[in-house]
Parts: sequence; structure tokens; C-alpha cells
Amino acid sequence: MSHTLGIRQAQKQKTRQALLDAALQLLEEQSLSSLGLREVTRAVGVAPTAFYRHFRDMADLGVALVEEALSSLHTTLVALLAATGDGEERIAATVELIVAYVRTHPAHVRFIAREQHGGVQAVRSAIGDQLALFAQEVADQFAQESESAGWDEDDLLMLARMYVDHMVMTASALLEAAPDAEERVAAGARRQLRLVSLGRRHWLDER
Amino acid sequence: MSHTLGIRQAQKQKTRQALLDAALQLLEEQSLSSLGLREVTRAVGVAPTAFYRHFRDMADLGVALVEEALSSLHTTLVALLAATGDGEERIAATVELIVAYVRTHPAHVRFIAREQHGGVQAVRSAIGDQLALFAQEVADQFAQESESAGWDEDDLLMLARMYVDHMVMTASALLEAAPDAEERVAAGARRQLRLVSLGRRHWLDER
DNA sequence: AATCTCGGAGAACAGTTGTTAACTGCATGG
DNA sequence: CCATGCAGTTAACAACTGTTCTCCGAGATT
Repeated sequence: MSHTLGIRQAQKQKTRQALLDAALQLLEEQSLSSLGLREVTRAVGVAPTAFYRHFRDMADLGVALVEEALSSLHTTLVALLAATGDGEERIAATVELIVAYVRTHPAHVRFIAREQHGGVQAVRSAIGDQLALFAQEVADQFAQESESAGWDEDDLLMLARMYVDHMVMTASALLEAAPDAEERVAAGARRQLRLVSLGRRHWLDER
Repeated sequence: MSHTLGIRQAQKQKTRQALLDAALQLLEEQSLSSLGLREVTRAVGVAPTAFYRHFRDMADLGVALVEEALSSLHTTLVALLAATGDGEERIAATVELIVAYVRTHPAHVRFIAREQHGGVQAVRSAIGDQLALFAQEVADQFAQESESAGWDEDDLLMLARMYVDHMVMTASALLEAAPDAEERVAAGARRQLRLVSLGRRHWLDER
């Protein structure tokens, strides 16, 4: 199935990736809506017009970055949830996953946090779609657990959204935190997840 | 104490406000880091150089916008919390406050949501400081309630941060929601607050 | 009434931007 | 082996940017 790319298409993907990498790096200190096409091509060392061979405009590149940043997380997250039950173990593993991802892909995390509410509509939508997908997957996993017996479908999705939103918030908080405050942020995130988990256990108490 | 401004200073504040208003409007479709000085002055109908009489640069104007957007909310929020106990009544009132604020000041809300993680460091810090102040005030209020007996100080602040962050998230969600989906978002926010409140009540159960 | 202060205007500056058109050279498919 | 396709280049374009310096005129001060 994986027909080896010709040397031509290989080169194309290489410069395409170089454009994405350069853009991501430049975006650490500004927003997508202020990032210039020439700025990116200059950083890569390629003519400005070469940009058009790969992306229609900056918004298009932004959408590609969303894909790059979030697509790999789906399998990892679902696997993590499937392997753990609702409890201290899952909380620790979730926060550890976030910490690890922020450490290995800080620029991607910053990009998502920044452009989630940023000034480029297409990118906002792309991120929103991805996060909604995450929430749906988390909700599906929750639905299979015994703690969710008797739960409304809407309530489950609401709970899942809280988890996903909380993960994004935690990731962004880790970014801004000084390196020595990292563990403090992680500890706070674990306590917040514990609170939510506690609320989940007593959700059906008063009915 | 309120010595009537001379007609000179009055004019100055008037154009200053016009600059803020114009910037806020232009920011509905872009980020602060891409907003140009000339763009703003053009919208006001004033020479580009007049900008410097009021702000050092765009970041400076951004910080002023943060002040304008959030300063008025402090008293309102604290009064609301003081007037209600932890329960359904407070939840409804809180969400209603958010809905009302988003309806009356949509551009301000969008600005805060966008620039909270935006590309201009000074503005990010200003928003972060304001939100931390909110959290502290909420925590102080919580500390006076009977439900908080036996609570750690750190845990209280953690709970308060959840409330504040949740308010920002809800406000931003309301903005992006279609007008007819507004009530659905509000209902979801109430359920999430209910979950947190439930977690709060059982926080000390297992000790 | 004369002087000072200062918000705003005007013009000019060197750089920058996105986009167009026509080109070059090389991997590719017949 | 040759003709085609196409990633990337070069040059030029009008439009735009932030910032400086000089000036004006009307409110404020004495």
C-alpha cells in the first residue's frame, strides 16, 4: 500500500514540512493572523512564491498545523482511558500524558491554545472540530464503564467536554509555568480531576 | 473630589476612548498582534501620529482594553457570590451573569478569550493577573462559607480557579454559539457547575 | 492680554507586505 | 530518449506599515 514516493514528491513534502516547521517556530511569539507569508519562506530559505505550491494562504497552513498537532493524540488518549478505570490511576496517567506531550511538543501546544480562540476563522473551526471529536471519543469510552450506569447521553458528553477542556487548560498552564513550577501545576490539575471524578460518582445521588 | 475636567483633557479622553472602541471593533476579526496602528487611527478619523499621544504602542492599548473589559466585573461577581449560598440558586445566577455580560459586551469578551493566550506578552500577563485576582476573590468568599470547613487553603484556591476558568470558557462558548443554541450552552454550563459543586460537597468524604 | 502647553496634522522615510507574470531546470511517464 | 509537468526562481507591482520631525492652533496659565 505504501508505494515509495518518487524523488520528486519526496522533495515537495520535505519543503512543505519545512514551511510548517518554520511557521510553528515563528508562531511562538505571535499569532497566526499576523504571520506573514514572506516571513515563513524567508525562514525556510525559499522564494516567497514557492509558498503557493503548498498552501493557498496562511489560514490553509494553519489548518494543516492543527492536523499535525492533534491527530496523533487520538489513539494515545483513547488507549489510556481504555486501560484505566475511573480513579487515582487514571488521573495520574492523564496528567502525565499531558506533561509529556507539552514537554515533547511545546510549540504545537502553544499553537493550539493560542489559535483555539484566535483571529482566523478556518483554524478556529478546525480546532473546534478536533476537540469535539476528542470529547465524543472520551464520552464513548465513559459510556462503557460501570460508573456511567443510568447516565443521560447528554450528561456523559458534558462530562467528557469537561475532561477535554481541562486537558487543554492544563497544557496551556504548563506552558506558561516556570520549569520549577511544573510539578505544582500538575498537582493542581490532578486535584481538579479528582474533584470532577468525585462529582461524577455522586451525580445520580439526588434523584 | 471629581474636579470637572477642562475642555482640553475632556477632548483627549474622548479620542482616547474612540481609539479603544475602534480597536475593539477591529479585533473581532483578527488578533491584537496583527492590528496596525494606522488601521486604528484610520477608523477613528485621526492622523496616525495622534496615536502616540495616548499609547506607546499596540501592546499598551491592549493592556488598557484588558482593564476596560474586566475591571467592572469584580464588584458584580463578588456581590453575586456573597448573596447566594452554594447551590442551584448560585449556579443559575452565575450563568445568568455570564450570559448577560456576553450579550452586552460581546467584543470585550471576545478580546479577553482571544488574547488570554494570544501573541502579545504584556496583554497575556495583564489578563492572567486579572483572572488570578478574580480567583483569589472567589476563594476568599468561599472561605467564609460553612461548606468550606476543614478545607485546605490551596484546595480552596484550586476550586476558585475552576470556577473562574469555567466562566471564561462558558463566555467564549456563548460567543461562538449560534443565537438559538445559546440556551443549550447555558444549560450545559449549569450542569458542569452542578458537577463541580457536587464534587465540592464530597471533597472531604474519604479521609 | 501675552505667553506657554500640548493634542493633533502633515509630509516624508525606509521597509515591508501579498500577488502577478514569465522563467528555468529536472524528475517523470510514454 | 524525448516531450511534458511541475517545484521553485526571479523581477516587478502597488499598497501598506511604524516612526521621525516639523508645524499649527486653540485651551490653559499667569
